[in-house]
Parts: sequence; structure tokens; C-alpha cells
Amino acid sequence: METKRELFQTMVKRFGLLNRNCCEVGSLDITMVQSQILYEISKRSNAPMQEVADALGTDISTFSRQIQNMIKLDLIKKSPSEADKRIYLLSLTEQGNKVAQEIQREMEAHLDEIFSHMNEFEKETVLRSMALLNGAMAKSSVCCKPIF
Amino acid sequence: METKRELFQTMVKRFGLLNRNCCEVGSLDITMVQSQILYEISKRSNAPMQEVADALGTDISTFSRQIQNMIKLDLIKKSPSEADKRIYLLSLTEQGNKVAQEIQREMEAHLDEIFSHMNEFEKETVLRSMALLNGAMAKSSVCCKPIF
DNA sequence: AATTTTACTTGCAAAAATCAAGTTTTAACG
DNA sequence: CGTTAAAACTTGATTTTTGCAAGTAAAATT
Repeated sequence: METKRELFQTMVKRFGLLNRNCCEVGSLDITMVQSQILYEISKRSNAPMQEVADALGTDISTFSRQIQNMIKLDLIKKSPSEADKRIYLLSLTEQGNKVAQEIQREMEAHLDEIFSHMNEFEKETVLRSMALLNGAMAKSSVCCKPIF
Repeated sequence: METKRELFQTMVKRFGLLNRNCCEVGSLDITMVQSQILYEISKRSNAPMQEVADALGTDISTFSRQIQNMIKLDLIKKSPSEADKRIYLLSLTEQGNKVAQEIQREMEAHLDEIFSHMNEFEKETVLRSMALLNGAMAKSSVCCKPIF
């Protein structure tokens, strides 16, 4: 029987989570980090930079520069907050939205393909298990620290 | 209901899989990539460099340099193959073994803590689901390509 | 025997990460 | 209030990683 760690290690490896690049959309090469940023911003509307950087656990200075790149790529818009002038709020541009949606589509398709190798019962079990796992991680006192 | 992609995205984020650094062992700062390398080498005895690099999906040149670093850190040993002189075989040094075991211990403890927030039935279900998922990914035609 | 392929290393340039310092604005405190 | 401290970002400088191309040596192919 595999240990928990082995299961996770295999999963991480199979998903290619260590890969630098995520996907091509149109003529754009999107990195993994960029796709995560697009995802986080699409989940929140007008989120402060700090909040998104924290959500991703990346250093704010690295994040700041990454945002600058993505603004140049016309994926992200940065607007000053009215309430607090120190804060800049992030949102997706029209193109950013398109790209985020395209990535979403690709990933969903990819996952569908993976799940197509299971029967209905297994699919449901696995999905429910992932939700359980996420819930347990949310409760964990050690989670999201640099351990993995 | 969350989409599959959301489930995965959350999981990846909660696990901190995007973090650069993995863990401290003694006075050593081990990066995520290094811990993956230690893991892969510990799973195989005397594996050729190419094989390990492929297993991790990293570019062989990047890998070559990383190995050089880890040799300097006295974590890895590289010995020329007798059978084929192009090939170098990788193995862990004594210290490398200690470090790998310590990481293994930490991760297992971490995972135990996470799983402690579930009941017995849930634990088993989740573990079985992960094995199912890994199996499905192994069968997938699109898996481990730079999509995620 | 000549050519191709494989396994690995090295050089170089681009991207990313880290750390420290600096700006501006808000919050906190005596 | 007014001064000080903290928060939210940006920028600069240095180091690490990465990716691609080119190079070397050994094995496989023809």
C-alpha cells in the first residue's frame, strides 16, 4: 500500500504541476503563475494587489512586476482605489477574460478526459473526496505553509 | 457546485505547490524541486540522469545543473555507468538519505494532520480516490503535458 | 567505416525570485 | 493635533532558475 506521501507525490508529478508553462492561448504563452493570477482575479472582482499576492503566496515585489507584465499583455487592468489611495484594484481586461475562459475550458476538457477513465460512481467519489480534502486542508493548522 | 477545475485549483493552492521552497532540514533550505529530485532518486536505485529528469519533466540542462548543486550540498552522488560510459547513475549520499527521510517524515506528519480532520470512512475514501485519480491520469492521453 | 542518436555539459540570454530601500497614504497614539 | 508607525506598492541590485542552442563523447545504426 502506498503511503499518503507517495500518493501525493505521484499526483503532483502526473499533473505536471512543476512545469513552468501552463498553456498557449491564441498566440500567447501563459505561464502557470500567470494562469493562477488570472484565475484568482477572475474569482474576485476588484481585489487589492496585496490580497491576490497573499492568496497565491508570492512575494509582493515579484507579484508587482508580474502584474506589470500582464498589463503590457493587456490581460489585466489596475485601477486606484477611491477609498484608500495606497491600494490598486485588479481586474481582467476583455482579453484577459477571454484568455481566462479559454484556460478554464482547456482545463475542464483535460480533466474530463482524465475522468473519462472512471465509471460514474468513481467520478462522483473522487470529486467528493477532493472537496473533502480541500475542506480538511482549510481546517488544518499547518496547511499552506512551505512544507510541500 | 464547484467545477473540477476549481477543486483542483484550490487543492494546488492549499498545498502551496507553487511555493519555491519546500522545507528546512537541519540547516539546509530545500526547494520544492530539490525535494522532488530526492524523492525520485530514493525511489530508484542508481537511476540514469535522463530517467530522473524525464520522470520530473524538467529540462535535462536545468536538471544537470541542479544535480551539480546538490552534489556540492553532499546530497547526491553521481557515478559513471560501467555498462554505458555516456550514462551517469544517481544515488543519495548518506546525508541525502537522512534529508530525504526527514522530508518524508515531515510530509507524512503534515498529511496526517490534514487527514485528522476527517473520520475513518472519509479518510479511506479520500485515499482510495487519490489512487483512482492517479490511475486515471496514468491512462490519460493528455496527462503530464504542459496544460496545468 | 561513416553517420546518427543518445546522454550529458556548458554558454548565453531571458525570466523570476529575493532582499533592501524608497514613496505615498492611512492608522494609531500620546 | 502632530508625530510616529504601519500598510500598500514600486524600484533597484543581486542571485537563482530556466530554456535553447551548441558542443563533446560514447553507443547504435546503416
